[in-house]
Amino acid sequence: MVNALKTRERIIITSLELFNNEGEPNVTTVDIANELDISPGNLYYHFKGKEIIIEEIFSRFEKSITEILSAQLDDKVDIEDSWFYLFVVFEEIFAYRFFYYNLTDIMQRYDNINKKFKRIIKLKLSTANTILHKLTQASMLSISEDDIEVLANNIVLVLTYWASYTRLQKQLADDEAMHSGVFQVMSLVAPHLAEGRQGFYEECRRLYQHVLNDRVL
Amino acid sequence: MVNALKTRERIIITSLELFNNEGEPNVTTVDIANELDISPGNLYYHFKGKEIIIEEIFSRFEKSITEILSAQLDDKVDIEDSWFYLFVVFEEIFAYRFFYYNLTDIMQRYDNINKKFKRIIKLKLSTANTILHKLTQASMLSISEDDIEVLANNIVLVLTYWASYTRLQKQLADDEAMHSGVFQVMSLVAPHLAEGRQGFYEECRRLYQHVLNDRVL
DNA sequence: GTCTATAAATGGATAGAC
DNA sequence: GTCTATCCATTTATAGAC
Repeated sequence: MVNALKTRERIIITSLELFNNEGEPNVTTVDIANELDISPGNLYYHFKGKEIIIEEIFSRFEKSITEILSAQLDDKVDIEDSWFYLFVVFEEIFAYRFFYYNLTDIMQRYDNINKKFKRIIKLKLSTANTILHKLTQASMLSISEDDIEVLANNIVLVLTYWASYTRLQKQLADDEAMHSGVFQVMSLVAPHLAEGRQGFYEECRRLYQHVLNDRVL
Repeated sequence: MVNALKTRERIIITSLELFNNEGEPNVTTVDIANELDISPGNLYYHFKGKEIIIEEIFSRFEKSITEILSAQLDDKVDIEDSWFYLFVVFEEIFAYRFFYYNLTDIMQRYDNINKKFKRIIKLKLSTANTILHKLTQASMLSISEDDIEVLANNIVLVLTYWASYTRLQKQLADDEAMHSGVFQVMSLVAPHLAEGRQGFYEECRRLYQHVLNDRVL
């Protein structure tokens, strides 16, 4: 499967897998080569080093997350859509979660990734702001201008650290972690639901319970 | 000042400072020795290695944060008290923030710290739960039993990652970061304030603005 | 493109003199 | 308690043959 691909591509895929599973600081170039059954020399023929691999992986993440966050959302966003949308964002984050597990360290070591990642955070914030504004204009939410800003920060914070937080507490399966993440974000928004809209949150809760029970454990 | 202390103590203090400023993974035993103007050999006389230093620092953190989180709070907790209390918690976390900057990695490398840190998270959760329950019983908050649990998780998440999050975005002075952290946590609770209590949140906002303006920039 | 072999660099750790 | 000198282990990186 993976062997059908070119070596360069196999290196990227296997590195991402190892980084996500073992943690980026614990994976050496030799580990990657071993996992692929190629020599370290061969690996260095394709990538000048671990940094270059990480930068390549990052630029893929940057591309896809930027697309998702920049997607023009329907003008008539509703909360059901937001749930689905959030899940897609979490999926993307979890696919590249090793960055999120070691954010401070990686940003400290790679200055260009640091700059780009800050842009992603800003984009997350502005997307959250936009959606909250639209929901407010559509009278789904009842929340002040100032509070939107603060709420958006809390949303981005949960998005950014939920993977680390769940891992820290108890080992959840990926899908469970992502669904609970969506639920957690929804719980931030729920108290601001407009009159007559609070029912949706209970709907979320049921949906979430449902997803959990359907899981194959 | 620091030179008046015994070497063992100076090693701990300097290490904590370096870890917080440079990031734990970027500080070697030699760096610590250099900063102290002692030889690596001398450092190894006092501590068998970097791990032992980190474990010693952690156990100090564990002791103080556990005391704070276990403090018997007044039965008549009000929201003003909570603000102050939160600030103290943030102060403690910021004093040992290098753990929080590299949580996943450090927990992965030090198994005993991992276990103890999980206990601290549990304690944070249970303290948050307790306070929220008390506030609800005192009719300050209007929130369901289920929602308290979810809210407690969001509070602990902000407590745990606020230091990393603010560092990621923009470089704030410590005190500013801590105050904004308290405000951010309060904003999680605010939407659940009971009728007639919402004024407090605006009070918070004013207080927070006030603190910011008083800062020496 | 890929391998083997080996070098260079770093960080962690110890022995023995003072 | 402290220093110097040295060693060992790990990881990164390169040279040159196939």
